[in-house]
Amino acid sequence: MMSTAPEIPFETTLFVRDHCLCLHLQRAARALARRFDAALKPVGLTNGQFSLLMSLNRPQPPRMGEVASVLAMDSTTLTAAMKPLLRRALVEMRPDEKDRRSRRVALTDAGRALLAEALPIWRETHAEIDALLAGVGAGDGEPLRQTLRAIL
Amino acid sequence: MMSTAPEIPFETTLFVRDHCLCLHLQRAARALARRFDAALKPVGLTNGQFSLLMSLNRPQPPRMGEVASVLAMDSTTLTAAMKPLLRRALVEMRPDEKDRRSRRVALTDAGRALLAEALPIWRETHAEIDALLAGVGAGDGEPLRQTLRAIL
DNA sequence: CTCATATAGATTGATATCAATATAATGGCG
DNA sequence: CGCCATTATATTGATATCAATCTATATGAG
Repeated sequence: MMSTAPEIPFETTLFVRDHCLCLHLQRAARALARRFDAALKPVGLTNGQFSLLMSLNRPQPPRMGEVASVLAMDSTTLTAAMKPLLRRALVEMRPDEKDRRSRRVALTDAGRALLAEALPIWRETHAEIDALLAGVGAGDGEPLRQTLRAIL
Repeated sequence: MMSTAPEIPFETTLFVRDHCLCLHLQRAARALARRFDAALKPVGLTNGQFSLLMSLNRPQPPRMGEVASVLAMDSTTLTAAMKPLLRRALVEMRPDEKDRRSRRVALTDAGRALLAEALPIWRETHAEIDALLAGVGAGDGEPLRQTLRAIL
């Protein structure tokens, strides 16, 4: 008689669902991203693009690798993420003077202008989220503040 | 004289970088996903596929919409995410008896077997993460436990 | 019963994500 | 000087993600 399959008890599934930090984090990240994406839509940016542009607003234009590190993203992801912004001329890249392997990424005037437009939206949205999460206060230790208050 | 561009002070950039919950969450989610993906690689699953398969391990096969809701993902994302699993015959879909708009998704024997293989990996990896984050203990309130201990 | 509306999923198009791999420039060592 | 190991980025291929839109089914008003 063929074994029907190695059974994982339903209780285990519930345990994983309730305790997997990775799952909680992914869920929370998706939900929060949707929220910021919707808020930033009027200026035509996603949450990731906003973070990316903001990370470029510094005295000395950073190199690709530095940006990837700050955002904790794969450098190949960054290369891809940069393309739409280059196309829209919100950023520009030029080889580093000293080390021509590196490329320095800088905001254009248009990029700075758009970022300035987006900033108040970020402030508002962030304040809303804070308010939503403030509620019970208490410790934050639990599964990502109850997975961002049951998915915002 | 042309305004060169609306300037956002560098301090504002630093403030956003240090306080944006969305950014912290995205960074942490990316880092943790990479970690679980690497650990699960031997069984050929990503963290998302593992969570998805696990969410299907229940007495009554859930409908697509229910799964999407549990995972806090867009239902169209779920449709796409299901494709590789269908192709590998780890899951199967069939229309709901009562409501033929709905589709119920079930693990196949192969899916259950693979999930059983993956479970110990999940346990190990999760224990490692817990250990990494346990350190200072303290409150969790700060930016996602210091963005998952400075990105794991 | 019939049509209008609502609901469940699927498709399309754009971007995001990473591993594996490729290209290019540095820098040290002989 | 000339190689080679290293470093910085780009390319490719697969999956993930969502908004907008479409199809099929269900449900309620008349």
